[in-house]
Amino acid sequence: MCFRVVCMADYEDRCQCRIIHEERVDGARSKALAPDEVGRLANFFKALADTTRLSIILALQHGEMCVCDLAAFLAVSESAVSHQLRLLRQLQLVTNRRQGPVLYYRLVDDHVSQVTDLVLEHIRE
Amino acid sequence: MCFRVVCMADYEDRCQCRIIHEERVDGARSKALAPDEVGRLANFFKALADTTRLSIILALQHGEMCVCDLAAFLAVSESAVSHQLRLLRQLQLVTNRRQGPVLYYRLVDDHVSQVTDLVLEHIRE
DNA sequence: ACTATATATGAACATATGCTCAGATATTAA
DNA sequence: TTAATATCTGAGCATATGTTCATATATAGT
Repeated sequence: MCFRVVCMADYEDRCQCRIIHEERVDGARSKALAPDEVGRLANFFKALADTTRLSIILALQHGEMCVCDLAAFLAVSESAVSHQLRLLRQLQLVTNRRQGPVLYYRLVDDHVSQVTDLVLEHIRE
Repeated sequence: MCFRVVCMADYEDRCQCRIIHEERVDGARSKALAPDEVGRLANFFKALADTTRLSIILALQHGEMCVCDLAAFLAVSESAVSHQLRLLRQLQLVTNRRQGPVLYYRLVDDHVSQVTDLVLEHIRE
């Protein structure tokens, strides 16, 4: 039932890995997303994988908030919030508007909320 | 415009944090999910936040696969795959069926796929 | 200009995470 | 029962990650 095959040279010539169902592996490869896309997908999930950042996202779903309000809400330092907001900004998930010295952060669009809602349904069932 | 308030005693009496918009902070608190739910949400996202685990999930969307096929597909060791599969099992995202010595892994349901599809749309737009 | 407020940022540090390696377990065949 | 296959698991290790602390920047008021 099982047999050994050497990996295709164009894959990884250092690995002599076992493959039981070559056709499944080939099928998975042919249907696989581009590595670049997998990376961007993972980065999106990384943004939500930390309770501080996730709580920021969830809080902003109810309206914009400034850094120190978020810090108070989350009970963490403003510096920590600021660092995480930068990450979320770089990922284009949040943006801000300045009013005097205060920066009000908000979600860029409702895509993230759609995702959190969907997962929340899954969690709760 | 700005004023200082001391945090509510029941929140964190050690922190004398600044709050600009007390009503927004209170609003966020009243609408906030239970910490337990936030944690479970974050754990779900953590599962997809690593390219190895994400690739496993994406591969299994096209049908069940065994450990060594996944390892060949991902070009990582079988041990690494096995460790990650355990995590995904604990999170109830994947399950397996044994056929002789071979364990075939599959997704428990299509919730994860709905999520990855949704995020993929977001990524691609 | 000087001060205070609001936020940002870099470095350091402690913890979390993912992989490797060695060895354990489970199943099958001889 | 012995050997081989397929997978699992714990410990160790290197890297990634999140927070803190000190400091820098930006804006507003005096």
